[in-house]
Amino acid sequence: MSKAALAMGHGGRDEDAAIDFALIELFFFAYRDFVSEPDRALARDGFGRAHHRVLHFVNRRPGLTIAELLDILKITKQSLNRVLKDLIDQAHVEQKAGDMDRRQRRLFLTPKGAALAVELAALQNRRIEGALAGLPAGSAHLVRQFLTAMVDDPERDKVRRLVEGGA
Amino acid sequence: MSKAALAMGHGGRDEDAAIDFALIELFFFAYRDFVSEPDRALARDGFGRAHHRVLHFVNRRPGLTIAELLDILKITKQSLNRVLKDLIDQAHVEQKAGDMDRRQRRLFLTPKGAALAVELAALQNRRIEGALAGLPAGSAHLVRQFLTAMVDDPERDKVRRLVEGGA
DNA sequence: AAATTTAAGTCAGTGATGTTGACATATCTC
DNA sequence: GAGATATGTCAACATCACTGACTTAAATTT
Repeated sequence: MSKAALAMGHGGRDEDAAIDFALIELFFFAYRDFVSEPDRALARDGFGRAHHRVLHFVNRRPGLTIAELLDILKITKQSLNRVLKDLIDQAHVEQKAGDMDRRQRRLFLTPKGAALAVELAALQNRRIEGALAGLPAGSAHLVRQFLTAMVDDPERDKVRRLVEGGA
Repeated sequence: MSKAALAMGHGGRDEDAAIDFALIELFFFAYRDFVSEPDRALARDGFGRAHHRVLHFVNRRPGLTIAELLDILKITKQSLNRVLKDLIDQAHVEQKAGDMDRRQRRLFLTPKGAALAVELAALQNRRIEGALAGLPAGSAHLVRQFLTAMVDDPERDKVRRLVEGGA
């Protein structure tokens, strides 16, 4: 048990009494609603949240290999293969053997897959735009900085590169 | 398919070409890491993310009823009961019949449950504090505004009340 | 007092997403 | 040719969510 937990449990005054519950909860609610809208659109095609992530990152980095995708999503080969199979079967994603290394399966979206990926991104973008609309100019930059800083230290640079170096 | 998707698919210039992919992705990565640390602490006791949510909101609103908790979490009675049973069996949560309405089961944390809830909140708070530390003063307020605005319109006021009207 | 509604608990079945560990195959590298 | 690497696949399992139907007990309405 942490020092903070002990202190609180005994009712002592403690620095950690100043926990920002509001931000913790808002992050939870905001994320819940951020993914719920795409979820409904995906359900239309029998897809789920996992399919969304694959569509999104293949859209952003066409020609991605399986290994790269696994590293981004931080899931296992098994989990990925299940959803990837669905997407390939329904002609949203295509595989091509790599030029240099023919063991690699490079992933691309078909026009159908790209249309879906963009539709979902547009939904999420609209929500973000709407949220930023009521805030001072330059807020987007600050929110980007905040979210970047929320990422685990060892991962942060990788994420920054991925996010900045768009397709 | 949306107008945006069609436009993008055909390569035409379009307002939605300016989708903020960075913010979409950062929100995903930030949330992933925001919950991963508590997840590891919970696994120690054989609990999962669902247990965390119950602990958190019972901690914040002691005496909460089942119906209120269901409304906050937006899950079904079945899903809640499973994790609630675990928490009660392991003496993290207690139930008391309501004073006014004895059908209600009002939920409270035991000292053990409170210690865990505070430990988890402290982990998340530390991450948030760390992220805000590098940003201009007043950033916390702006981030709170942003996250609030990200919540679904019909739910936003309810969330605001919950978040502001702490225990 | 009887009928209805409400709060909660429970049963059975299902689906999506994640995990582990082991093993197969093709291809590249040394 | 040997070994490493990229991917695919099999079996088994855990968590967390869902639906629909039903029960119990207490409150409310008529």
